[in-house]
Amino acid sequence: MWSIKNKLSTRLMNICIASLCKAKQLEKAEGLIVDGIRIGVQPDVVTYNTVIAAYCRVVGIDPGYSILHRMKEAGINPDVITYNSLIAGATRYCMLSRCLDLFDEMLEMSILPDIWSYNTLMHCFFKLRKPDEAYRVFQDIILKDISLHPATFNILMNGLCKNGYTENALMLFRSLKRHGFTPQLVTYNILIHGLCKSGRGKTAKEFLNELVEAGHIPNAITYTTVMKCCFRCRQFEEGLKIFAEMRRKGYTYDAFAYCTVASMLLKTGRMNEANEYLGYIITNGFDLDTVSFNNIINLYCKEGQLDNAYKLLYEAEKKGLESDKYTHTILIDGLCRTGNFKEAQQHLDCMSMMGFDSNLVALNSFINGLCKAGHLDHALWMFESMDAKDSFTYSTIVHGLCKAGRFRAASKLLLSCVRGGMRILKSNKCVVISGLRSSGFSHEARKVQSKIRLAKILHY
DNA sequence: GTAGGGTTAG
Repeated sequence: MWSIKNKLSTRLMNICIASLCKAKQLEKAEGLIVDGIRIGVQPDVVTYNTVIAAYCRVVGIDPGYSILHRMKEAGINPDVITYNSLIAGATRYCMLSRCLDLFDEMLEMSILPDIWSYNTLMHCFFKLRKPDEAYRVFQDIILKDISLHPATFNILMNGLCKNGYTENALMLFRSLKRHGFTPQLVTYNILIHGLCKSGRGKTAKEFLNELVEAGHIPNAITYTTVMKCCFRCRQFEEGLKIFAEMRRKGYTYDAFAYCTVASMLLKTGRMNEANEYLGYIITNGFDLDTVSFNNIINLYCKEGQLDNAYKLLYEAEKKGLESDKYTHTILIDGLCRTGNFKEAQQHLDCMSMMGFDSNLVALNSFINGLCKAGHLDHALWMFESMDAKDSFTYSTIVHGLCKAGRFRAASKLLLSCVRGGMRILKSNKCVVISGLRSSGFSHEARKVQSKIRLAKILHY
């Protein structure tokens, strides 16, 4: 009688622990185990597995390990699920050697790895951009005749796409289908994403049709993937059509899609529409996070409404949201655009005091603002004093020099940019060459042209 | 335990 009661209590405790873990209240969950033991309710392997999985997911693998030790001390043997959770934790934090150690430990304890142990290990190799090793894990699964899970193919296809083997993923998909494999919606989404990223938007859209024909209903993930693809290919209206469809079908339940669209609109100078959508998420009670706020602050900065931008920052902080490096970079850019360099400099100094890394983007914004306001010498001084420069830095200063008619100086910097292996803007090159020509340096213009060509070949 | 998506500069 007592033993049945005890088992029931353990089961009840496990349910409570699972719900605490779901709510990320891990210390409370651990406390419940201690309390349970005190009143005679013994935790079992499920109890510990639940807590280990939650720690690995939420905090990290080390606390997961310490629960494993406590579990062993309590005389409860870990099983394949315990180890799978730890392997998943190690994969989450890209700790390959821990994954492999766990695999060995499992085998030493005569716990047989299952399909999820292999799936996760394969995923770990892919995440670390080791597709050959990942594929070897897949071959191992086949060799050991372990029955596959649909997710195995998804992980394999996703890994291939992310590692630049979209074509192979596509071939695999087709060959699997010929062998009677039924792709899931996830499978289609993976492939569509891979195709979009590798610039094959047209094939991606064919798959969108195919998945519908196969009886699947596209979800929010499918839509955002294709929408983003349209924006990347500068098919703005088509992307906006997809967004409208998402809204109609109720897939815009959070601020994500709105922010994706708004940032595209801001970048392309469509301020009114950006204003409309960002206004919509403010007034319609969407749960706004730091990134959403950053988008709105960026809108205000772009419109020169710095007061509103700061007011919003204050509001976000009052809500308990922390500003990040984007927030401050956006504000510095806004200050520079309005010619407020003194405050921008103060904000920049403040950023390093707040512990943000040196910020190349903010410095580029600064140089851009200085050039636009005609403070070219200040911009050049800043340019010279920078430790790291990228193609943005060069294109900004080259543009500034050309605007001031200093084409020879501009051509020198353009050349050092391309010699450093960085890409240059076509517009930059054209302005420098035509500027040199029109100011009587045709010979130099030709020389610069051939030097750029040579540098590009050398870096190819 | 497998898929997507938002924020900064030329």
